[in-house]
Amino acid sequence: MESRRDVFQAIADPTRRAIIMLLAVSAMTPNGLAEHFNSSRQAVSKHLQILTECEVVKPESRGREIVYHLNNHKMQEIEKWLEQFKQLMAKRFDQLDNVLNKLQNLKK
Amino acid sequence: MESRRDVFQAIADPTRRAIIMLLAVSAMTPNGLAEHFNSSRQAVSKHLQILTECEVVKPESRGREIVYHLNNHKMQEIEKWLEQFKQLMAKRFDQLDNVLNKLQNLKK
DNA sequence: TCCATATGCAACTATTTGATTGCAAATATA
DNA sequence: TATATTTGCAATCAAATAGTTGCATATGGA
Repeated sequence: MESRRDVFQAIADPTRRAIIMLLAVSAMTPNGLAEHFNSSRQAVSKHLQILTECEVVKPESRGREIVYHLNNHKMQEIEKWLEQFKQLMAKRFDQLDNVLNKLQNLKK
Repeated sequence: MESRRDVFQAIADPTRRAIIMLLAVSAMTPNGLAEHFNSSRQAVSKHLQILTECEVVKPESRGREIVYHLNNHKMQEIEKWLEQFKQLMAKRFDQLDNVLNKLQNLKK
């Protein structure tokens, strides 16, 4: 539980994805989050620790409570990667279009 | 190596992300892919197996070679999830805007 | 037919993961 | 001050992961 801490690892786990969605709606405490899950408070806390390590989430102390906020900026890394991927796909279809166009021209 | 086979698990590994990017450019054989990595052919083959299981990739037999194609449709599941997330975030900012507007109104 | 090539499958291993339980520290409240 | 609440941290465990090596299978070419 030490390595490869990045956003993609963060969203690999369904519980963490759920946590991210909940925090997207509003910042919450570990206890508040844990109420939404079947697993123990500590399990949720561990997920929060992982999410904190890869900076998807940021803890803010408020008295004895700790409110966890989502770091939208980090989430954008996924979007960025997806965008790169989509560009490659688009380029590929362009090439396919070229091939199809050439075939079309041969028909003429 | 049996469980939780979904797109998010697929893109959690950096080698698999690289494979996806390569296949986004053009369909390739396992050997062709393996040339781009330091790890063994079998390691790449295992990743392809995982990617096949979660339908991110589709094998097509061509004689003794097997050409792997990307399944763009499956990749869109990530986009879809990200879209849901962004909507929640947007809604949250709307609420924040509302609060700010109310404060603004109090000042008047 | 014989051999090289391309690939998948099985067995094994070290490391990581996700979860649990128990405990300690810090803060609020009576 | 004494007590309850909120949280993090450590130890432990079963399962999954990523990788390796070795072997079997199938196709194409000499």
